[in-house]
Amino acid sequence: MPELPEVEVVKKSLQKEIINLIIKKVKINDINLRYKVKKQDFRKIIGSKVLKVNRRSKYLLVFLTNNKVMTIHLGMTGKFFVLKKNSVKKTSFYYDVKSKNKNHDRIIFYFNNNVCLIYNDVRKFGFIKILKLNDLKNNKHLKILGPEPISSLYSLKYFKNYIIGRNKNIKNLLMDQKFISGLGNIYVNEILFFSKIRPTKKINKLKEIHLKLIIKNTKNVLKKAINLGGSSIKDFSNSSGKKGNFQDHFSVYGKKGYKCNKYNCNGIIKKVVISNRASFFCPICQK
DNA sequence: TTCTTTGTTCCGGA
DNA sequence: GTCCGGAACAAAGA
Repeated sequence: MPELPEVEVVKKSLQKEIINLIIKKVKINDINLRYKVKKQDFRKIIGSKVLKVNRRSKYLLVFLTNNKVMTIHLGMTGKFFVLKKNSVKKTSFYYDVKSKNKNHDRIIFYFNNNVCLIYNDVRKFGFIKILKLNDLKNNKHLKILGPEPISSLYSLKYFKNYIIGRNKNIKNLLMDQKFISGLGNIYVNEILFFSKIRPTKKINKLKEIHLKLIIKNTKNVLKKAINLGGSSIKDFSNSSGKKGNFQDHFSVYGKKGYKCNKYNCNGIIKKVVISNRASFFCPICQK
């Protein structure tokens, strides 16, 4: 379930592994990803060099020479692996060890220097599109995105202004990519837990102090996750069967029936469904 | 066979 | 037209 922190970790890894490499060949094993993979577009990037890798929300942007940009969304189960020839080492950019199943290697990029990059996606909800640099700012996925949560644009002023005339519950607001972009179900559950606010709380019931808390905890939770994610990149062949680090640090997500581990409140974590999404909270300390 | 998982999109009601 | 939330959708594993 890659959300902003996971995508950030992947970005950093890709920066390290494929910058300045030249694409020699692309092998497409399956065109039926979230959107049909356009083979002819991939033919056009043969010979292009990787200039830089950026992240916007949960999207990866791989800037190439010849004014091309690869736009990637990992969906639910998208992952990258780097294989280096003359080496059995397989480096995972993402923590789910189940992804070693070769059957789900959808697209393989062959670079110079005997480096190859595998896009593996079990459930095929991710996508890779080749865009022209000039089309990037009008791209339908990117242009609707709200500000990055770890940026000064996500401020009290922005928050107060955005919620004028709206009254959805706070969980759905934080999940809304038009409000802020990059949060998914897991981190929204965590942020609201640390803010001591129930996911079902309507936003017009929130006071300024709550908004401040949500902003602060959004940034803190994401930064912590990025740091942990950074440390969870493991050499795949040496860590098979071992878990990554993210899930060991969840406070409420997936913790139904467990004791609330903060604030000595003795609450038992409850699960409810909000807009078809599992939502976890402590009924004692989240008001 | 049915249920679960997620981000995104679509649709109906207010 | 805008806002909101429920449902549908993609695919595969349990």
